[in-house]
Parts: sequence; C-alpha cells; structure tokens
Amino acid sequence: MGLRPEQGAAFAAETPLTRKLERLSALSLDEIAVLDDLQSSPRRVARRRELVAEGRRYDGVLVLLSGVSLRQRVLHDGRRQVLNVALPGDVIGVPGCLYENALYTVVALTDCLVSAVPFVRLFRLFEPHPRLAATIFCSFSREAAIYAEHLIGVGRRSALERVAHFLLEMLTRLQAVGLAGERSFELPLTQELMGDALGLSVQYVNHTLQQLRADGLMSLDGQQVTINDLDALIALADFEKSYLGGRDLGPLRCFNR
Amino acid sequence: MGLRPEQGAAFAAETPLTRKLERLSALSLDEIAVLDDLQSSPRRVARRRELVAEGRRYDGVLVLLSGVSLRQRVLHDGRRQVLNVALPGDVIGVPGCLYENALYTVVALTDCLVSAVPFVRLFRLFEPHPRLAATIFCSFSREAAIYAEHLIGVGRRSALERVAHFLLEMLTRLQAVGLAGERSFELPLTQELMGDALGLSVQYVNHTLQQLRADGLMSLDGQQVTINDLDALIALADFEKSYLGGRDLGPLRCFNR
DNA sequence: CGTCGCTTTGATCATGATCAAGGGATGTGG
DNA sequence: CCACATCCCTTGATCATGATCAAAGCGACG
Repeated sequence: MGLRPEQGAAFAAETPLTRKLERLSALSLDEIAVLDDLQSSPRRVARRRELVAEGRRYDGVLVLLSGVSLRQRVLHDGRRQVLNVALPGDVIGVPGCLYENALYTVVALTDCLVSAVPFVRLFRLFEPHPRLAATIFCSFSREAAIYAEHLIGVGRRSALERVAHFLLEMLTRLQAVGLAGERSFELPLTQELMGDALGLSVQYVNHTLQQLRADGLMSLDGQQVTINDLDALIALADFEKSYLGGRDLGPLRCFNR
Repeated sequence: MGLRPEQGAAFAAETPLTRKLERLSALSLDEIAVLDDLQSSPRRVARRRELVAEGRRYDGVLVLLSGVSLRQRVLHDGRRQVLNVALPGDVIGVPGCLYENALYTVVALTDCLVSAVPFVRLFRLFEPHPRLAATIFCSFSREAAIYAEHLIGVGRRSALERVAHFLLEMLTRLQAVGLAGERSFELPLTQELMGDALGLSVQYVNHTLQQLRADGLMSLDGQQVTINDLDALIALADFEKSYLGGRDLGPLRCFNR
C-alpha cells in the first residue's frame, strides 16, 4: 500500500528512498531509474517478525518501502536498547549487516514492505554511476550522525529534553517522507519502546509526556501527537534539525564541476 | 614521530590506517600505495587546537596519523558530550564533515599529525580501485556501529559497566594500532573527559574506578591502566568486541569472485 | 614558590528507577 | 453476547543511582 501512488507522474520522486535522496542532491532521470530498479520486487514482512537477526550473516541491505521497524539490541539480562526507528525510505542493515555476523536485530513494528539490495549491486554502481554511489554511501555514513545525536541525548539531556527531542525528530523525519502534517503525526511506538529508545522507564516516559502536556507544549490523542508550541519545544530540546537532512550533500559539490 | 618507522620494509602495513584496513581485508601492494599517497604531506596540529570546528564547512576528511583527538558537542548551557575518541588510523570528519556545516567539533587531545584527504580524491577511487573504495566507505559506515555501542552503554548500562566497557574498548582499539600491551595501556583521557564520554560526573567516574580497583579488576598508576582480570571485566561489561573489527569485511566477499 | 590542572574525599540532594496495582481499550473463543 | 485475556496507559509509593556542592591533596610546570 502506498507504493508509487502516482505511477503516471512525469518526474515525481516516487519511492520514499528516492524522495529522501532527492533532498540531498538532485537526481537525474537515469539515476532515479537505477534507484527504482534497486527497489523492484519488494517483499512483505509481518508485524513483529525479524527483518534482521543478530548474529546472522547477510549479503545485502534492505530498503524499507513502507511500515516502521526498530533496530535494537537486547542485553543478556533482558534490558533492551532501541537504537533507531526506521521509517519508509530508510535503509535497514547499516551498519549491522556490514559485519560477518549482524550486530543488531531489526524487527518490524508494523507490517512492512521491504526490498533486498545485495552488496554486489551496490558496488556495481561505482563505475557507471559514481555520483549516485557517492550519494548512497554518504547517506550511509550519515547514519552515524543520527546515532551521535541520540548519544548526546541519552548522555547529557534530561528526561524532559530527551522526550521533547524524540518527538521533534519523529515529526521531522515523518514529514520528510510525507507521513506527518505541519505539527502533528502518529506516534509509531508505544511508551515502553520510547523508554527503551531513550534510556528511560515506561512509567517515567508517561510522566514526562504528561508534563509536556501540562505545560501546553503538546497534546496526545491516542497515538496522535500534536505539537502545540513548536518553538518552545525546540528551545527545550535544543533541537537542531540539520543532522537529519540538509539540502546539498556537502561532499557531492565536487561532482558539479 | 612514529610515522612509518620501517621505511625499508617490503610489504609492511606502515601507517596506522593501512594497518586498520588490512585487518578488514587484505590489500594489494597497489592499494597500499594509493593509501600511502592519500596520507602524504601530513600536517601537525598542537594540543587543544581544533581539527574540525562545528558549523564550519569542509571539503574533505582528515586521517589521524598520530596522537589522540576527541569528537564532541557542547550544548548551549555548557554540558558536553564526548562522542568518540579518535586514535591513530582513524578518519576524522565522518560523519560531521558530510554536512554543509560540520556537526561536531574535533579537538586534539595531544599533539597530532593529520593528513587531509579531499572528498574529490576519495570519490576518484571509485573507478580505478572499486574494492579499496568499498573498503573505505564500509569502514565509514561502520563508524555508526561504534556510536551505537556507546548508545547502548549510556542508555542501558550502569556506571560500573560503562566504565568497564570503556576501558575494554580503549584496550582493544589501542592494541589494534600497536599502542597497547597485552593487558595494559596509557589512558589518553582525564577522568573528567571520561565522564563526558560516558554521561557521568567526574566524581562518579573516580568513584567507579576506585570500585573496579577495589574489586581487583584493574589497577591504575598515573595514566597507566592495567587490566588484572580480563575475563571478569569482559563479563561485567558484557563486552563483545566484534563491533570494533572483524576479519573479513562481510560485504567485500563479493569482490573475491 | 605559586598556580593550574587533575584526582580524591565526603555530605547532601534529585532525577529517574522500581514495585505494585488499577484501568481502559481491543480482541477472541465459547 | 459475554467471560477472559492481552496490551498499553496511568497512578502512587518507595528506593537507589548517580549528580551536585564543597574542599582538600597533589604533582607538574613556569
């Protein structure tokens, strides 16, 4: 569902991945065709199933076409850390699948549509499409920036700031793939999972959300989050969205000459 | 100092970077020559100077040849999060420099020797040396794994586990570039910086180190750390070193056929 | 010899965890 | 259609991990 709704459109960025990469640097029709080809023959994965299993070996990555999935690690005593939330357009398996044995588990939070891209196909882009390859590999490297930002949050932000930051990140990322409104979106995680992502207990996440609501910064109706005072929330969270996007991928400038 | 000590050696992995990449997959003499060339004309940077300034624009990355540097972010109110410790052989500027404006600051902890590698030169490797380019870009992507591991630590490990994990990571990484003994190394950070890396206060880091010493797991003499009971420390920290290395870079297998 | 940077110590405090339990929803099988 | 189960949110009480504040010791270095 939702896969290429406007099949007839002349040069629309059709898949979420194309859409995302387009935000980094303009793509040629040729490159878009290559990307589309990479995402052909998608596979359906049901809720709660594992997309990537820790310890297994993989020969490629997955592109998430629709749905939401979670990268996580469970420690021996059951404590869990959610490393990242993958939204449509995200690539699953970086960096976990770059190792002999996958480092993390990725589970489908909702039913997902994914397309497998073997490493061979990625590396074969080097020669005919160096610019596209560079764009893709830079976006892989940027993965690290999202983790770094989470690290800053978990390491040095208070619970309130963390939750606020998380909400802003979700809003921004969902907007980037057209899944959120101006100031509202549907929260894809339970409060327990938010806790596991933010290094907090369920109860404290709940408490914190109530605090944000009491302060009039946001409101919650079921899973529907509405940000009431965007500026105040941004100030509270010290949110700097540049790490999520940025118009022209800096390093790619050198292809323009 | 320490740069290419054995100039005459026939096929020694001479620079720390070559050494590191060699651990991922065997390099041809040709590829080693290219790497050496990338690292020619190093620049000296004094202690405390910034190698990368947050907000500035960069057109390449730096390879750290010798010395230690810190990637960090300072929040508006002065709280600091140390994101990573860069050791010889590490590439500085991923992912921070992949943005229009650098996301993080990198400061030299000791005097450093670095070599600048413009993005153009990296991308020019695609065509003549696809295998090498793949190795380099995969190692960039793996950067994310180190952050993810830190995230797990800061999010879900106790202070004791965190400090233990940090010590083990330093030991392993320093060994990889020949800067540590079997079970001892020189700690390149002050306790305050360790705190900023681990999301702890200075005093508590101190307290925790004393606890580890009292339990006979390690001993400390000035900056010299000695691990007394490696197995116990590994068990305590739930340390899984595969994220730091791993013999054959999984995705590169496809070049072998 | 004084100062600066770092470690150490101790006392007090607060953020956020844990434990325990109740309360809707939604779903499911009898 | 109802009993029951499950999943998730919510509330309150208590507890502990680790922060903060304050200050002293201790080299090294100019």
